[in-house]
Amino acid sequence: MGSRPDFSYVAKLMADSSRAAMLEALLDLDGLPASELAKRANVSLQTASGHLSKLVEGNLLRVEKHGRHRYFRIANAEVAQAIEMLTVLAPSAQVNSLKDFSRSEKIQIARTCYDHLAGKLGVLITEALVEKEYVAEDQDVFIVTKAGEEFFNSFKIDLDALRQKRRHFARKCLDWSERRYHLAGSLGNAILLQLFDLGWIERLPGRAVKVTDTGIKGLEKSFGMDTSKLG
Amino acid sequence: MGSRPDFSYVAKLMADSSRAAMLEALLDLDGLPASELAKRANVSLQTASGHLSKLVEGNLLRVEKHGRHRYFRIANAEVAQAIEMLTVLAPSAQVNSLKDFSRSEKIQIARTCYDHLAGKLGVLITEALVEKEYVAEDQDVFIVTKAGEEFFNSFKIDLDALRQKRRHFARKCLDWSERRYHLAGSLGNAILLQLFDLGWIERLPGRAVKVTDTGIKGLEKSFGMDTSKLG
DNA sequence: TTTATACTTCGATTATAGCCGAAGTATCTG
DNA sequence: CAGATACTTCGGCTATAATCGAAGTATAAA
Repeated sequence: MGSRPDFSYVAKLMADSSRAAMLEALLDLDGLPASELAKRANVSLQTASGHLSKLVEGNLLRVEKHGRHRYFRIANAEVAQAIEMLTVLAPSAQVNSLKDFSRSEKIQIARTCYDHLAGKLGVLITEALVEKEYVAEDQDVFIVTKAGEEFFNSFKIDLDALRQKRRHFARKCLDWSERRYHLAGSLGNAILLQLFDLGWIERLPGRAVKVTDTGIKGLEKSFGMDTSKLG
Repeated sequence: MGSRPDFSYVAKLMADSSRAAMLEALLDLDGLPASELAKRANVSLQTASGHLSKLVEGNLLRVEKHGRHRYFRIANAEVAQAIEMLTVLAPSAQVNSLKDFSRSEKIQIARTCYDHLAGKLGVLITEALVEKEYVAEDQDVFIVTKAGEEFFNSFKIDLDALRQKRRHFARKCLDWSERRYHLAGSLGNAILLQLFDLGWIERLPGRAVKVTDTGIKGLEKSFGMDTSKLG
């Protein structure tokens, strides 16, 4: 019949709100077990299990078995990108008040994405690191260069310790507000923690963060960032 | 509350097979009336009408009123690209007959995607432009080089006029059959139109196109393309 | 081996939404 | 104005699938 693959099959998989919640959780945090995904989608474990097998069968997720645990991940970067494309088309979350509006503005400038930086700030820092050739882009990950090793060392981030951790080291994470990549993984997390420690950023209510005055100076000096773009 | 737009809303719009058939028809032929779309989706006019209002409300389609006629179009290039992205993820369609096979062969060799070239031809032309350094790949877009400015000028494509248009100029669009990028945006559209004008390509039924004999010669001469790869 | 954990499968219920017939509105033709 | 065309709205039917309780399997710990 058709000469063209049926995109509505994939759309159906993404159309259910429980499955969407699970996919979204996995965009933020790679490798969650079914029980955790059930919680995040507000459904029972049985329901979640059914949804997850559909997503795996449709090649949107893949699953890694470790004994009795099964960790789910987004299958590949194309899946993340397709979700990102749909997010771009979706009407932006409703803004019901002035408070909502300023919050949505702030959250697009700087926020945390699970445990690393996202939004304009996350993307700008990532791009500054690429610009200075401290990290280089690969398919799904960033690679730390020789210059980068020195830089992170002087920035009091212990790369070897991070590499020991049983999680991704420097992953590319697609940003829904900027439509560009920011740095995730344990290195992304370490940068976030260090910026908090230095007092360069502070938490606002929710996931939004605020860059302090010392932060502005620091980011310009250490990362060579053009902080006026944060406006 | 929610800071992230809800992509499942858009996925739901694309998930229904009747709506998918309509969207697909509109990727082929821009500007069809409800009655025609009802036929192509094999549903009654009432049903089609309901689907179409949902698609318009969700900003996937826009509608132009001309008297008692209402012509529907894909709302913008992002919608087309999102559909292409989902198509990449979808399992390839089953081929049930010889006729299907030859059609699926043709459509993979050369077809239009929204308003520009896709398939093997689209990818080969794009890669030829990169090879000759007329355009350079960036993150999400292609950048026209100095040599490219001259080339397109001699090819009777007015880049400045294209840049005026309120749409993407030279976007990267992932190709579902080739799994590589082809050139989209207003420049991609201009190239398509110019190739039709020159008689280098001709429309086949549906979205497939055919390269003419003059086209073969022209593509080899102007783009330095190895047309034997077109199969 | 027993018990606990993590998850899957089955079955019944329920809600959503896709579908069309019938009746309505808007626009053009004569 | 009457009649035709193009489409929309309403109401009821129906099929799909999302949901969870209950019971089952697989692995790990004690």
